[in-house]
Amino acid sequence: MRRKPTIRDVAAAAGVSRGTVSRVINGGHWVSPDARVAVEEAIRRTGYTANHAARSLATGRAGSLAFLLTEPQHLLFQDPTFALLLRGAAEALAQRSMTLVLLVAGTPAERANVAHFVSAGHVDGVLLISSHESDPLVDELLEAGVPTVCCGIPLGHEAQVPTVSVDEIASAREMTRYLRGRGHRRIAMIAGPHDTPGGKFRLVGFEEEMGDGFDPVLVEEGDYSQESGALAMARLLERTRDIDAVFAASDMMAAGAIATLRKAGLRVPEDIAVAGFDDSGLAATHEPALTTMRQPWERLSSEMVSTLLEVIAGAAPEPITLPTTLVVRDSA
Amino acid sequence: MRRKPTIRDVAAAAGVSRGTVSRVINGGHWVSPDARVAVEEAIRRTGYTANHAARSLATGRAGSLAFLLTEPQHLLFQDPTFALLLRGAAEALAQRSMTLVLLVAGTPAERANVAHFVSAGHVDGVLLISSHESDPLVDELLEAGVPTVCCGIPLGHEAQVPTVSVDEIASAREMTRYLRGRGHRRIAMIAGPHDTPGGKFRLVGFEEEMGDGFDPVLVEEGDYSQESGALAMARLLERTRDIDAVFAASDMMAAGAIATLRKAGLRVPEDIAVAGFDDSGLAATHEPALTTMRQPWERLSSEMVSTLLEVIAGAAPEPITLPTTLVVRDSA
DNA sequence: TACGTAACTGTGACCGGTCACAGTCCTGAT
DNA sequence: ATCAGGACTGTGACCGGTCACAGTTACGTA
Repeated sequence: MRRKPTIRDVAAAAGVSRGTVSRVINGGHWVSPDARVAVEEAIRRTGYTANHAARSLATGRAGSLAFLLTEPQHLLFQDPTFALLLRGAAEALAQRSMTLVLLVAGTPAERANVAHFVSAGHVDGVLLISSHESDPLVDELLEAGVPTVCCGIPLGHEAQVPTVSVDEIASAREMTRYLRGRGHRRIAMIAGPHDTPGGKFRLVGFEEEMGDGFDPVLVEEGDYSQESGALAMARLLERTRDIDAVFAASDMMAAGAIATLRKAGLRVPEDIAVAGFDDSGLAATHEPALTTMRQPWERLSSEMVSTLLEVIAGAAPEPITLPTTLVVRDSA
Repeated sequence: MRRKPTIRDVAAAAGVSRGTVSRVINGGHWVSPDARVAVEEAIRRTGYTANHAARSLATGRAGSLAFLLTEPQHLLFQDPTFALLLRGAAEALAQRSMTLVLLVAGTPAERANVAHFVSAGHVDGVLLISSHESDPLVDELLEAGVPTVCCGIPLGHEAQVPTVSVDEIASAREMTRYLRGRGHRRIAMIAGPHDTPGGKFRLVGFEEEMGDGFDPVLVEEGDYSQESGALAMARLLERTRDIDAVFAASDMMAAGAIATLRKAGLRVPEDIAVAGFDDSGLAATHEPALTTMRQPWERLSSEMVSTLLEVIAGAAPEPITLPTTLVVRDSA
């Protein structure tokens, strides 16, 4: 197998200079039509493909973005729908001839490596998939001047970093309103961790919408996992049986809650209605199928990518808030 | 923010030449102890980080591997445990200072892009996550001379490409043996698609182990999804009620089968035992918890990475077969 | 003392692009 | 006829590494 053709080979084949070939490749401005077709033809004949590394070196741009997961046991590895975010980002980038580099910063050692790697400019920017407030990685990235976009508002860093998120408060209000509209009054909430935006703001929305009907006794916290939902539900039941609906901040917690209710001899939705959040993969297939708030995963990822590209281009984009949609199924 | 330090800056700071710095970075052979510490000290002082692109250009190596998904609705996006494969690969690479590039080749347009991208040498090799026999991408990659390792034996390409897979036949036999050991005789199988290794070989193992007890009437095929499992189970029940156990080729199909059985008024495992395959995330939390074969996801990914690196280094490694382990829970 | 050799070091060329700049050509206005 | 200026093209330098090779040094041996 002989050497891959370079821009010089193409130039020679087309009878023009390297500069002209480069211009054709990069948009073709200030190139005569003749030269352009000659170059395009030569590219075809030679089977030329631009060398990423060389271009990177010359332009100082990497041509890739990092998809950075910052937690050891991340949602991605529990909730399949979340992987859509990853997939969507990869596709959005592929359309722009860029690539997605997956980085995992679970252990402290990994975090150091990742910080080093990212700061070294091996990627043009970072799609930060983090949720916990305490995350010092956000600071590091900001300090190092690495273009960063967060998925979900990073508590403690509001307004410092561009974000793409769903309207947590409005979403929670909508679900709460729906439950109340169905006649439920003693509605419990299984919230997410209070140091995550989903944990904090969904509870805020719930509380706002409940108004006078809000009862702090009916609030428990989980970590989004199925097991934590089951345990939270158990704690609620232990405290009181005067509950007619449960709003869980994730579908998995809703599933866990339902399992606990079943064991307690309660029927869903007849005795107690249960609603989730995310519209993750299990929502539709769960028995009973879950009523939930759908997160616009595809749009989230594409907006993250375009926002990050804006940041890289030097802009300071406004935070983007996307709407969710209520999906009514059987559980509530 | 001033320019990032280069190898020249380090050389100047250490009072040596670029060549010596380069040698220190790349293992430090043939470098005097004095020079080595001087360079290491200079690297620390200047905060030097090697430029990926420049190195890539000079060495001709990309320093990254592709994680290539070749199906539109891939398992990854349905089964969270599968994401462990991705994560494991990313971590195994990070340890070697390489990166993982995620490529999705769902649509035909994407496939063309990906083939182009990969053949262009933007990555050093490909971890191919494909399953269907018909996949022409395997041929393309092989033809283009791109180092490739498959996860699971690609039917129709056996022995042409290095693979890392679980011992499908032995796994299926073990599960079948277990079910028979529990006294079941009329065991049905919900197999995977016959053009996937998991679909084909798990059925082979099942048939082998059943021996004379094998009844083709008790075999149905699904596509690994929960819904397909439910439908397959419905077809089986329509055909005969003389079934005392079901072996599904995936946990999700097992879950679907259980839902169908429930609707038919049958109890699991009292009336019919149901076993799955994968030990995916839902297996442990499902109600009832699934008896299943655990796939060694972490090892699969790390073996894939090391095998691929061997291929890149010029070796022709033997196919690697990993064992699975029987996990007994409540469903069978 | 001379010399071969192993250990170490420095240098220039090169990887394959991009970019700034200079140069050429052509058109239309003065 | 001259010239300004726009359209296009070619060239050399540069991005930041690696590598082959030539050069230097120190040491053991004849």
